[in-house]
This record gives sequence, C-alpha cells and structure tokens, in this order.
Amino acid sequence: MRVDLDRSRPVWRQVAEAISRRIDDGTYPPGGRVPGMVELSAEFGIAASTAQKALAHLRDTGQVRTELGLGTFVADAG
Amino acid sequence: MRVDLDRSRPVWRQVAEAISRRIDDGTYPPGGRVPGMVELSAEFGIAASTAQKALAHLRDTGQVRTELGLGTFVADAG
DNA sequence: GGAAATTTGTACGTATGTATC
DNA sequence: GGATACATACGTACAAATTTC
Repeated sequence: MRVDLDRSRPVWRQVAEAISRRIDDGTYPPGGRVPGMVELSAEFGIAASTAQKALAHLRDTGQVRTELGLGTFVADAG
Repeated sequence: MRVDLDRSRPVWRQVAEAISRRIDDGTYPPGGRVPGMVELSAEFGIAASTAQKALAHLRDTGQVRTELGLGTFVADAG
C-alpha cells in the first residue's frame, strides 16, 4: 500500500494516480469509501491541502464523488 | 469591468465566470492575454491564490491555456 | 433542539520551484 | 543575474453538511 514519491512530478498527481490504481484493482470498490484528506496526509506524509487537491482532481475527472460531511466515495462504474 | 462578489457562491468560481464572460463578449480575444494572478487579485480584491484557482479552473475546462513564465492566454476557438 | 466530532470546501498567506524575457 | 509569471507544497482558519450523543 506504500507509494514512493519522487520529486520530478507533482505530489498531488502521484497521490491521485495511486488512488486511481487502487480503484482499478478493486482495493477501493465502487461505492466504497476512499481515504479522506486526513488519512491520506498521514499515509503519504503530505499536507492535508495537498491530499485535498488530489481528491478534488479525482472528483473533477469523475473517478470519485464527494459528499460534504460524509467523505469521498468511488464513483459507480459507468 | 467591475464584478460584484456575493457570499453565497465561491469567489474563485465567480471570478472564473467573469473571465469566461469577457472571453465570450470579446473583451479578451482568442490568443490574447488574460490578466494574471496578481492583476486579478488586485482588481477583485482577493488573494492571489484564489485568483490562481480561478485561472486553473479555466485551464482545466479548456477556456484558456497557461504558459510558464509567460502568462495566461485565451484558447483558440475550437 | 443543541453540542461535539468528523469531513469536505473555501479563502488566505507564505515559500519555493520552474520557465521566459 | 534580475524581473515577471505560473505551479507546487505547506499551513491556518473558518464555513457547511452529516452523524452521533
């Protein structure tokens, strides 16, 4: 579950890609909850604001759906 | 050229919409330069980081194109 | 109805990196 | 090297929505 971060590419993008891979391989199933900003910042050792940007990007690309007060969830396939 | 900001909707979105309108009405013609973060923050009385978010959104939606070290330009019609 | 905790969203500010002129 | 301008990363504070007590 560990992701090595390199310095040549944006951290927020690498985190978004890591989550995207986990969606693809079923680690985070459709409708299931994705780790939130606080959890991601702890796991990757990054700022919450950076984790938020990664999640916002996944939302903008339709891979997840966010619900205020609840969390972030894998978008239903389709 | 003045835009009234209300508190019910995100500032970054209102700024993005204002720029979008100016693109549509020809104020900022295709290929022309759009005011940058510093200019927008001064005009609207907002933080540069908020102006940056508005510009990033316009870039993500294909309305403008940004060039590092140069500025932000209206995307060619298409 | 209200208070607290959790979680996402917005806004601001600062520092640093990268690219162009 | 210096000035300009966008990009990334961090941190802080508060707002908004939901859940739980």
